[in-house]
Amino acid sequence: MVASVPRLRFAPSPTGYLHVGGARTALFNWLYARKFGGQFLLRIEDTDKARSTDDSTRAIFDGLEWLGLLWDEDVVYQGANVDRNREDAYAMLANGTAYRCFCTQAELAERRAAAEASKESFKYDRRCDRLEAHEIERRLSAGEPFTLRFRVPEGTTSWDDLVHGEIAFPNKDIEDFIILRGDGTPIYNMAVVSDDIFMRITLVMRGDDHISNTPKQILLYRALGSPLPQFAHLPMIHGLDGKKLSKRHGATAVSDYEHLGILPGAMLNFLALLGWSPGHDIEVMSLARMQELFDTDGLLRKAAIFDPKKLEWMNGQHLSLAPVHELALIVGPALERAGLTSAGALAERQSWYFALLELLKVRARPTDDIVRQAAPFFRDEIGYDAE
RNA sequence: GGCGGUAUCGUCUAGGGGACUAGGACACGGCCCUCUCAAGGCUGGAACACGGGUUCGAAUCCCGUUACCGCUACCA
Repeated sequence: MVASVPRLRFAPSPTGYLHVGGARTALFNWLYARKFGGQFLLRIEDTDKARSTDDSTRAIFDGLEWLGLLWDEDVVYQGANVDRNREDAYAMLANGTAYRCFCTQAELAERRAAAEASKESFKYDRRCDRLEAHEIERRLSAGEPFTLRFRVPEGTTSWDDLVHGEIAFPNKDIEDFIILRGDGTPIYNMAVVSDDIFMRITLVMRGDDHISNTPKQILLYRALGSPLPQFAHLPMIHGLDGKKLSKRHGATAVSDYEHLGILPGAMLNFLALLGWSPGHDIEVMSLARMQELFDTDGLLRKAAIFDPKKLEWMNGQHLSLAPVHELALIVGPALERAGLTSAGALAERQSWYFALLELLKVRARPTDDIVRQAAPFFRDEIGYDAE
């Protein structure tokens, strides 16, 4: 189980943009892989066809590229693996760890509603696990649709989480969950485990909203006879009001910050500090420095609140530290977009331009401040002379 | 409701039994520097959720309470 080379993956669903929380998860996965000489992989979880879009997938690539968080192997599209996922599910049917369930969604919804009405928590009663063999044959030949359910064993399922330590769930609280839908497609937990096994993932690092999925997934690994990866559950990122970060908190996509004039290095640095601390009061760091300092011991358990003010300050720090020739690459195009100058003109007056950046970079927060403050310097035609 | 997770200044955090008069940073106030705006320096206010243990000693360990968050789908 101790793998020689760590393999981690970032597995977003392409249902929107690259969210800052996702970006931070990607960053920690990347940092761990790089620090310990492993691989950082990218898997697009597009099995929810109704919500997945190509634009979102593109946005994830763009966001990751902008941040400089590049992945090592070909992107894995979860949707392309449904056949293998299904085979794994059937392997469980074959080895007796799963069974066919003929209950319809309507029946299930009805029983769930009844349970709720009488204030009882609903859990599948395993009635289809008690079907006689001939009854199963009869329904099968009658063409009745069925799902595959995992038979949760007795006992308790626990693991040693890299950030939380020991976490245990009594199996009796886990119902026999569905692993394969009536249409033969895998349910999330099935697809994740099947794919993580296939991708030989050794450390699953993800948001702590997946903590309660973990015991189910561990049970699946065991049923499939595969070694377990390690798990690390990162805290969530909340908005200023303490609620889960969402659109009403304003900018939540990394592209929003790119357009707001935030440097990728500053974004990464700021995000890293939400849920991780290198200790020793160290705050301003380059990606390379974070890689040196990264350690799962520094990972925090508490959800953090995203404070845009500190992000701006962080950007100011990175701006001051950035060499002008690097800044020129970012500011130049922005200056052109603002209609202030052209690439040719800047090249002609390069030393003047660099001196100007040197002057302005220390007094800017968002990178756009530089453009705004530089504007007067490009209006020399009207005879203004600062002398 | 059930299960799980979390709890240090407003925010990000340091701290992991005595070094805590609880440190740093953001934000906020004051002062200095300064032609402006920044940056920088100095400085002020600001926190261990509550209650019980354990211990000579608890922010640190244990239990309970409370609050917040997550999961509880043929979503991911």
